[in-house]
Amino acid sequence: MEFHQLRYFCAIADSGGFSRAARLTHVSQPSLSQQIHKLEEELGAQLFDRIGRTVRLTELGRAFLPRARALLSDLEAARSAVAEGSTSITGSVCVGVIPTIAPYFLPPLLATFSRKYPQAPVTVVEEITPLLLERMRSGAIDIAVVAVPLQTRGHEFQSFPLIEEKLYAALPRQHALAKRRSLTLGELHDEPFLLLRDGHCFRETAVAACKRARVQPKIIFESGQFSSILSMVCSGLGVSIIPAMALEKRNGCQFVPLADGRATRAIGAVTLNGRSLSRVQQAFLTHLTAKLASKPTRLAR
Amino acid sequence: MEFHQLRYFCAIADSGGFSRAARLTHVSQPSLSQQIHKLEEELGAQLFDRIGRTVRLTELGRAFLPRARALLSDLEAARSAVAEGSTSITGSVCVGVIPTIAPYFLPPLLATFSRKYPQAPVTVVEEITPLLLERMRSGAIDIAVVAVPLQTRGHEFQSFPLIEEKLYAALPRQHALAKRRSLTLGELHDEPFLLLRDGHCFRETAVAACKRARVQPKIIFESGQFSSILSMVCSGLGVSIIPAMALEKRNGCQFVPLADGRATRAIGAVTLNGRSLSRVQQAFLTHLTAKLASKPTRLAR
DNA sequence: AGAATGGATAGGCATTTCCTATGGGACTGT
DNA sequence: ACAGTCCCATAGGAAATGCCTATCCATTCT
Repeated sequence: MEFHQLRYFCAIADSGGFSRAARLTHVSQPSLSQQIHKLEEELGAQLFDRIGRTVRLTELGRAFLPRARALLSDLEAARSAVAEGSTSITGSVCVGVIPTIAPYFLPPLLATFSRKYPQAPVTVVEEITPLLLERMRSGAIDIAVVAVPLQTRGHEFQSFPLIEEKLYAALPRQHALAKRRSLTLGELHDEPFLLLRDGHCFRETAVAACKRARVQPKIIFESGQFSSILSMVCSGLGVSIIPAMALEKRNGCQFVPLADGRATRAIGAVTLNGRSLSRVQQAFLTHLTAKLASKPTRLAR
Repeated sequence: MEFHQLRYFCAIADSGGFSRAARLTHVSQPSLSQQIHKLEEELGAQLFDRIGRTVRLTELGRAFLPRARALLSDLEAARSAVAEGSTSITGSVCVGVIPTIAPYFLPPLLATFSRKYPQAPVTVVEEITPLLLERMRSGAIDIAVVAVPLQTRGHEFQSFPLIEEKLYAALPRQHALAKRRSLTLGELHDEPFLLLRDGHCFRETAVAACKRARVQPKIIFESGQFSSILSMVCSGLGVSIIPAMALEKRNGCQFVPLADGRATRAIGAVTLNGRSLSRVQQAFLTHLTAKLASKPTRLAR
């Protein structure tokens, strides 16, 4: 039994004749005859009585008609539900962020997005990069905002660059280098370092920058968040490396831009490659990239 | 969009893979790929995400799945409803009878039929033949029990012979011929006749019999039912012709078999040719013919 | 790294649907 | 009563479509 057979059946029942139905459905009359015969054969019963040159539904055909109609209209409903679902911007977005970005970067963007698409609830998951990637693979997270490039080989993920921000040395105010306009990591090579705990990718970023500067940092403290580290810098316990977006006015602390080449952190939005995004998710992604294209200088400088 | 595509879609969604679904549906994996591609193209949206070598429903696919399932199960429901409807002996029968048969012939048959098929309500319409035929054409009546053969040319109707009954002369008891074992119409040729009103086909039967006997009946009274006529015969107002089944014991009335050749009335069940009968209707028809095959002698003699 | 698994693609075969042309039965009008 | 018309069924051929096997490519497992 096929949909076109049901269509033909309904057309004939409605118009009261094969020829009339043929004109309506833009199909030749023999084709209708043929398909109805097939349908009747499959059902094992006649749907129409051919009496003289008129056609009338049998009792069985009369019983079958509403079901055929229902099937066809349900089909249309399903079709338009898909069309609706693929054009309308509703549904939810689940976005993942790493802790060293989350508090500084996302809140204003979330606010503007929610104002623009009030129907679209956004969930935020804050985790370190490998866990975010795992959740992306399982489909729990739609989009992740992380430091790029990712270490993963292959084309498993697709990333959209957002911003690239400078790194700063965080020094106690009374530190000898605190008044400089800029400095290099080499100049900090004997300082005690305060860094993020292992697992945070910004730790890798900082360590990699040190390695490029041939500096082996003496790490004397590890924490999970910048604010703890900054407090300790204020207390004169050591120095640290901080991305631009994490700078915050503190009395006992001075930030000096690092002059080393590539002493930057790049942030990008990442999606699982091959995964189709709903309209909302797509909208969120473009919201991220578009909003940042308008103010790249302020953040990336 | 076709049913097999929906089937494939559900199979893939259920089994979580094209190859697994291919094994289940006994279709090759490339065919599934192909058909799903077609479906996705028609819908203008992806139903599955192909990530690595795993397959997962998209948000849209997840929304589409219950609808696809519903369509398939509704299809099965429709199919089995038809199967049910064409095998079960339920539903109604509408049977037409002419007035000169109705009171004598149908009641016992209706009783036994209703006892045999309690689920099948039978409607009886009592009308003269042409009106019955008209209602058959319009589909209002399924089966008619009338005098056969019909005058209609062509094969518009199909008739099943039921019984052939003798005709009797109805005479007042004191009539000169009332004691005879049999007589011919010729012997009644000057008698005043009491006949059915025009339109009743038994009137035609009687008149035709007279004509064959070269008798021109003097009709002095017309009525719509035999009992009125018989009452008048009892009162000695004239004679009449009565079919065997209408004989009823009356004090002032004597019935004498007519010896004329073909002084009989044939009764048959008639259906519109080309019209398919439901199982109940078929059952009613066979009930009529079968019941009468068992006692033809008593009625036809 | 090599083998195995899973989906996409290509090309050919078989089925099926559709068409045009034609047949046959039944109604219509002269 | 007759030809003409209307309508559905049938026949045969052309086009489309679904399905298959073989193969490719990427990912995953050993």
